[in-house]
This record gives sequence, C-alpha cells and structure tokens, in this order.
Amino acid sequence: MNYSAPQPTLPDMTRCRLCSIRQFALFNNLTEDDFALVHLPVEEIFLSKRQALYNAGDDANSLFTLRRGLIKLTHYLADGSQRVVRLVRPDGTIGLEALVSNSYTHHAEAMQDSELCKIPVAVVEKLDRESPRLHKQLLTRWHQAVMETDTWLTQMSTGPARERVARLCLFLSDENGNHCILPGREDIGAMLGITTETASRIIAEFRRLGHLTLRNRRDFDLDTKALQMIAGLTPDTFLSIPHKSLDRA
Amino acid sequence: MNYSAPQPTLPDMTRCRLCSIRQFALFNNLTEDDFALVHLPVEEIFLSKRQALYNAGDDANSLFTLRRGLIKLTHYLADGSQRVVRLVRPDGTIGLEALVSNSYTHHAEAMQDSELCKIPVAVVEKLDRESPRLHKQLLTRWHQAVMETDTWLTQMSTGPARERVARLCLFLSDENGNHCILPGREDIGAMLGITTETASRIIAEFRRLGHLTLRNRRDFDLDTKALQMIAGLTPDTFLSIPHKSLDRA
DNA sequence: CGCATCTTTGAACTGGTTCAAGATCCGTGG
DNA sequence: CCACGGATCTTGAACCAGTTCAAAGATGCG
Repeated sequence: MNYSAPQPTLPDMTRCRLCSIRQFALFNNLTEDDFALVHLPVEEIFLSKRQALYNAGDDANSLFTLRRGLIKLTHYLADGSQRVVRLVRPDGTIGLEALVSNSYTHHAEAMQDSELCKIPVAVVEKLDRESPRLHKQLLTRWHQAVMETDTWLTQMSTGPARERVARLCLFLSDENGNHCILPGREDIGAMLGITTETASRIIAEFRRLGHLTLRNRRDFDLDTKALQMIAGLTPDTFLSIPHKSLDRA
Repeated sequence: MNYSAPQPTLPDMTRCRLCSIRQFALFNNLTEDDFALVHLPVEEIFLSKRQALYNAGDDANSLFTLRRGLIKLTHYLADGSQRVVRLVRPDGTIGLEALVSNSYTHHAEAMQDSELCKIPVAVVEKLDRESPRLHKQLLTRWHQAVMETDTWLTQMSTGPARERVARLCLFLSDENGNHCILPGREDIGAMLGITTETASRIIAEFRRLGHLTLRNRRDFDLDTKALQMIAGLTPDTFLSIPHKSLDRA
C-alpha cells in the first residue's frame, strides 16, 4: 500500500456529511445519527496517474470511495502481463474485500490522477452493524461489483477486437457521451485481451473513418452512433430473451 | 422461474440443521438460536440437466444453495449466443442479488442434474439482521462471487484456446483431480469464448496425446500434471509480483 | 430402425499476433 | 530554447491460431 501524503483531515466524518458526491457514494442516505456513530478519521488520498493504491496481497484495513479519476483493478498473470478485471469510476467503491479478508485481491492502480476517500474498515463495520441504511448500501455495492465484472467480461472480453475497442470508447466516454480520454495502448490491450499493435491499428482505423477525432494528446471526440453500431447493434441488448435451452419443467 | 415439482417440505428449517453440506454452505456456523428465528419454508428443488433455474429479469424472491450438480450463470448477447459468466459448484450460493434487486441478473441453468435449496429472501434478511454469523457469511459469499467471476475472466477468457481448455478441464475435475465430466462442446465454447469446432479439435488433440482418456460418454480421466503445464506453467501464479508500474509515492 | 442432435474432421480463409523498423511525443539537461 | 534519449505509438509484412463453411461420423431417443 502506498500513496502520496494524505491530507490532514478533520477528526471525524464531518466532511463526509458535506461531501458533494455523497448522494451517489457509499455513504449516501446516511442520517446525522449515523454519522454520529463514527469518530474515526476518513482520509483523503491523492494518486497521480500510474500510482498504485494497493497491491494484491497487501494488508486490507480500509476501503475506498473514488471521488475523481479512474482506477483499474487488475490480476497479474503467470507470464508477468496483467489483465484488467474491472474499472472503477467516480462514486465507485474499491477494496470491499477488506470487510471479509485481511488482504486485497487485486492490484489497484490509477489510470488518471485520482482523488479518493480512505475509510477504515472499523468505521464501515460499525455503521454496518448499527445503520440499516449503510448495511443495505453495502450489499448493493457488492452487487454492483459483481455486475460490473460480469459486464466487463461480456463487453470487453467477447467478440472481435474492433467491437471491443468500440465498446471501450463508449464505456470511457463522459456523461455527454461524445468525448473520451483513451489510456495508453498497453492498458487498452490489458483491458481487451488484445495486443498493443492491434489496439493501435484499430484506433488508427477509427480515426481514418472519422469515428474518433483527436482533440489533444489522448482526448478524442467520438461519433457515438457509429461506435454503437460497431459495438454490436443494439446498445445494451444482453438482457434479451433466451432463445434455446428453454424451460421444460 | 421454473423447475420441477418442489418436494413437500418440513414446515421450518429443521432440515437445514441436519443438512450434510451445511458446514460449507450459506447456513454454516448458525446456532440453534439462529434457526429458531425462522419459520419460513426452505424448499428443495430438483433440476435436470438443461433446465433453467431462472432467467435474467425474473422476479427475485429467493436465493439458492447448490447441494449437488453444476449450474451455469450466463448472459445472453445481442446476437443470441450466450456467454457463461460463472459456474457454481456444490455449496455455492446462487441469486444473491435477490437481496438488493427485484430481478435476477443472469440466466441460471443446470449443466448436470442438480439439487438445490430455495431460501426465501425474507429468511435471509431476517437472519442477516439478527444473526451476526449469517451476516458475515453473506458478505463472504458476496466476496466469493466477485472472486469467482474474476477468476473466470482471467482463467477462462485469457490466453490461447489450448490453455483455456486445459484450465477448464482442471476446473471441472473432482476432488481427486484426476477425473472430470466435460459438458457439450457448445457449452464449452460459451465458457471459453471459442467455437465448438475449436473446442472439439483441442479435446481430440488432448485425447491423442493422452492428456484426456475417455471413460464413458462424457467422463474423462485426466493427466493433471500435463494439463497444468499447458494451462500456463505454475498453477495459481496470478498472485505473483507486479513488475512494472511500481510505487512512486 | 430412423431421424434429430451433437461431435469430429477437413480445407480455405482471416483476424490477430509477432517481429521489426520508423515515427512521434515528451521530459531533461545542456 | 533547442537537442537528445527513452518511451510510446504507428505501420508493414509474414505467419499462425482460430474461424467458417461444409460434410461425414457418432450417439441417443422415440
């Protein structure tokens, strides 16, 4: 575990009450009573791009809420390469496993300069016990983690490379949906299970076709419609109707 | 949701107390007091191969513990094909999302004749509230689900087809490790993200090389050592040391 | 026994990898 | 401020694993 100089923090969770992203994050819908239960420090953490939040196997005593930036969770493979298992975007929770295990499962690393809150396990455990609201939150967060990993598998590790790249661009695009910051080619490779060269070629192709337009450095404008087509017809069709293996109870 | 005639059940959870797999399953380490809290029926469910337990989107009012058999959780893709997201083996928990969502996320289907316990959400919610033991169990189960999905991604959807097939054989092998029941080629395809033909060819190759020996129908003896080699050198090396993107806090 | 389903195998094709050479970008220090 | 050096990105060409299409065996079920 390592990160740059934690800021001095207030002695309790006063800040959390005021936090701008609270309504979306783990501590959403807590009441004043809930906050009163806690007097342990919640630290702020700042990571710059490429810095690790923790490594697989590190002692797990805290969990984290991402306020700004982008974090990748990876497994390292036997051959030394890495496979991205999930991306966490702002408001996401990182390191939930701290609640049930004493070491982290993944390697967590910032892909952009990031800002997080570090919440001691003890805080969450106490709230979990005493606040039904947080308890529900917790289960929900866990559910999210599973769903996101599933989605990662079906969206980013399935189908031809071109589709995957298209899906990744869309996934990384901002709220408006027409702009995104692409990571380095190597990271793209680790996310999609393809080589850096393939990633490069496909992005070059998308640029030629006008589906991506470079703004600066790694900033791109994107033609959402076109990319959605490539990504596989209908946007989120994977909830559609099973066709075979039908019921025969 | 659909499955064959639920057996008549005892009026409460008496059976759970006596259950042979209890020590591993969700209700492990519950006390008599815990059981006393519940008077809702826990049904037994029997699925035969290819029968669905539930479909994505079905109303989720129960979760399940698998006692015998093998269940696959899948997402259906836009093109109608399916992608297996995780396999559940005996003692595993299925449908946890019922606790936080009112519909199931996956399609769950038996790959072998299976035997499950169907536990109403209300039961688990009550125990969750009133038994710290079950509460901890629940978080742990959820953690397991995430880890299993992660593993599925890194083991079954990464690397060349030959490696994947080898890993799948090992994954499906019984305790002794030298015997396994292989699913149909189409299922293998959906699990590994390859075509049925490729699956078939590779299995044929493994048989030629003596890594797999057919016993009957879909029963195979396997040469664990050889398969482990193919699966990618060291067995579970993916916890190994990160090499680049080192700390620079 | 005969039909439907699943598996195996073959042969052509292709998407993606590999290896290798340039190009481009960027921080650093002169 | 520019030039250098390392890293990253792009592009090319040969190669190969895996796909695709097609057709011939198995296998099981009514």
